[in-house]
Amino acid sequence: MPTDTFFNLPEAKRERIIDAALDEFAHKSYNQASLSQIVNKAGIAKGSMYQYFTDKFDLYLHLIGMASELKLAALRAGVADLGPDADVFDMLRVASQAGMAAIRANPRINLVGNRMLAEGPEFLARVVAHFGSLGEDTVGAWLRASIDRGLIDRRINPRVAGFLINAVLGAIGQETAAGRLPQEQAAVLLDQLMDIVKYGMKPRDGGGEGGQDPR
Amino acid sequence: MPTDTFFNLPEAKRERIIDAALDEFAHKSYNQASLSQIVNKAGIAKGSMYQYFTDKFDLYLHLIGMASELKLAALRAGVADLGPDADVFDMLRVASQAGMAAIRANPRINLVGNRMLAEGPEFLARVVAHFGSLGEDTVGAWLRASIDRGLIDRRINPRVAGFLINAVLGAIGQETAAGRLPQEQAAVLLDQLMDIVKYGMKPRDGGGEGGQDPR
Amino acid sequence: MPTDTFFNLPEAKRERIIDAALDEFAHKSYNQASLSQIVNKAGIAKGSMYQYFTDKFDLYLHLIGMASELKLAALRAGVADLGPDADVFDMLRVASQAGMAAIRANPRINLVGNRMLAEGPEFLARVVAHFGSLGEDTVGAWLRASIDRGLIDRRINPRVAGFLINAVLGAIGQETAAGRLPQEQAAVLLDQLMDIVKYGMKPRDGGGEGGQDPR
Amino acid sequence: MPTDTFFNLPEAKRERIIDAALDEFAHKSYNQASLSQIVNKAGIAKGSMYQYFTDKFDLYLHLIGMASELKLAALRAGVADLGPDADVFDMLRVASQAGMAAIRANPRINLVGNRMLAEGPEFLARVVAHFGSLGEDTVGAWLRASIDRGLIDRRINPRVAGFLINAVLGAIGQETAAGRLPQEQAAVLLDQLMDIVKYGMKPRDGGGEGGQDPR
DNA sequence: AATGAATGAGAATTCATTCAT
DNA sequence: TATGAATGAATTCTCATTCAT
Repeated sequence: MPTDTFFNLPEAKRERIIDAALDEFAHKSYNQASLSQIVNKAGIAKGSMYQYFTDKFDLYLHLIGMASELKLAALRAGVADLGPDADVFDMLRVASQAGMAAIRANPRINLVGNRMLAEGPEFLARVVAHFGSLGEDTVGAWLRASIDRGLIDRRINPRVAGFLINAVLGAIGQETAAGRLPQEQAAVLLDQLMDIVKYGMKPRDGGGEGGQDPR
Repeated sequence: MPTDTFFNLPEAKRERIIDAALDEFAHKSYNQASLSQIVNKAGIAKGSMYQYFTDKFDLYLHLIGMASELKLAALRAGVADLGPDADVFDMLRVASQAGMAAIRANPRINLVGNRMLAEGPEFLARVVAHFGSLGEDTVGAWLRASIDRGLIDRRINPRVAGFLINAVLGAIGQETAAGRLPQEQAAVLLDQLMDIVKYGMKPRDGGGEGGQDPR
Repeated sequence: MPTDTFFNLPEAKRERIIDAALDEFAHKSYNQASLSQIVNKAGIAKGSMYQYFTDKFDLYLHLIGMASELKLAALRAGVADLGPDADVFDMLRVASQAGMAAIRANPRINLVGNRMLAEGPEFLARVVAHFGSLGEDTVGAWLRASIDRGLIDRRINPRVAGFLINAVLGAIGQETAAGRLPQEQAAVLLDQLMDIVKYGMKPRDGGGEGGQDPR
Repeated sequence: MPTDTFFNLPEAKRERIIDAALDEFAHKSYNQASLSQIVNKAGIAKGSMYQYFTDKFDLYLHLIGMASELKLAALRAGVADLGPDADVFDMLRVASQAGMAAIRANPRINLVGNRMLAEGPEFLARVVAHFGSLGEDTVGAWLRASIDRGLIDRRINPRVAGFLINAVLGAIGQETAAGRLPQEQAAVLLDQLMDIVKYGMKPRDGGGEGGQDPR
């Protein structure tokens, strides 16, 4: 958590610091990223960083927090626009579009977030310990609602469906972050993937008692 | 490529070394992993490591090579058992089961492989440069065959379908490797996921000329 | 090039560092010289060295630069005192005396410079790449002037003469630096050597068209 | 000193070892030269080297000994052919030509010897400690003889003259070894240099009481 | 006598963090 | 509050030498 000192900084300086940090963490892994580079880019003294953040990890958490706020805000904004009978896929489409718009608006902040997913379990555990389980099960809630309304086959386990959707979103995020998948293609790809997924989940003949929970 | 010296080592020692290396690379990223830790764990002298491998990367490549051999062997063995009219999903089920058996036999070797995918494009490029494009597009070939035989809707782009399947397999692999998903549950989960995917891809009414390629 | 940090250091400390480095590079070849030894001698932390110089080579270049500045300054000062009709030998005498005074003032700095000449062509090339061709052909220019004025036999190739003079100066420098030739004796020796060389080069009967160039 | 074991080796093997060692020490400084490289080139086991030589330095001394024997043999052979009234310059010319022939016959062995001169005083001291002062004052003896016979001005101090000649020979050796001066040009250059030196030393009018000794 | 695996001290370099000013 | 110099443990890698077989 940044110190008060940090928040009392003139905004221009604060932004310079965040900017430099984003630049570094967007291009390197957490361990590879260098505080020295950041303070150089930001044009502040090395020691000052430690007046604003308790350590490297604290700074990193702040960026991750910003990233998650940005995404959640975009998601909420997108979903708020939907009518009352939208299903989970409408929501996902809207949310994804909002998310991609957010990425376009601030690509580096997103890069940092995606890079985080690649840092290995111990590291992720450390991050999660500071945030609580980040995502909450928003998608899961949507799914359950759609199942209840008969838009998705009853036999499909919401957890399984959630896993599938997260797998797809995660894979797209990783490819995009790695630069192997440009934004525009990502949107097209996502639509096609979701079409398959949606079709695969729609109620089938003889719909029954719900899938067994694998957990 | 390990030296002859390494292969001439008594098997117990060789295993101790591989074991220690797997342990390290399974828990840390390539850069974070420490040769010093590995030799300590293995109980050998620092210099000895350099009699066996030319450098840290060489050791790493050896582990990656082991992982890919293991997986490919399992995959080939599984697929060899199938009849001639099996579709891509039969193949995937069989291959996944074989792959999971391999993982069960040596979970950490799999972790290392998965972790590699998260190392960032420059690093992956370095690895690929030493192996040639590893995976080949086995799944893609299977998919195209199944589309040709009318088992999958013509409008579905094989690349998109391949992406979906890889996303699912990758996500399961990551969860399993991270210890968040026990093997037995993984198998059940995979079956349910594949059921959705399969249903989502099956020929639909009015099947047309194939989806547009997003790449 | 040393960092600002280095130049901002209290002079005593800066001198301690230079002193330790000179001591090391004066007694060992570049590759054999050890940064660890230097920081121990200087009583600073290993990491500090890297706040002052980017690497071992950077430190070395700084010492070499000091040596060349010292020598050039002495040379210019000496030559400036000469009258307009001084010949190359007057110049050499004066320059040598000045150079020796400089050596006397800081013998080790000279040792490092001389040792450099023995480091092998690849290494020298690296050094030259950072300095540009250091010496320029001052002596050669003087020689040509003296030949034009008829003070030296026309048949003598200036390159050959320059080689001879450099050989003599170099040998004296090496012996002095190695401690086998005390300063006072070096001055006497140089005078006697130059007397022979001068006599050997003076115009001879039947002076002709200049010696053939061996290069 | 090589062990008996070494001298009992089949000649072919012994030569392979010497050859590999020359190759290495001719291309790298003593410290840079790698025993591993040598044993690889020679095709023998690392441990075997220590059956033949007590350590790296012992091997090195053996090569240096070979070099000095070669040069001395060439020098003696050349001088033996001279008539009784040859002066020091005749001797030098003949000796140099013999020396250069020796170099041409075995360039690497000469390179090793020359490289030694660049190893720094402590190292040279170590070598000298094992050989006694190598060169003896052959040149000095010749010079004194020539002075006695009135071929060289009495006022010239033999030590000074010796220094001059050694400086010239040393400089040529270094340039040749460094590859900056091809053999053929070296011979021409030497002749021209010696011409100057010889002329500079020849008896002058009013020859007097002998130069003062600077040592 | 020959082998070649094992050793470990030592090399250069990096960097998050501390602390005196 | 801001600075930036100082730190030192950690990193990868090298290599002459030893020693069990």
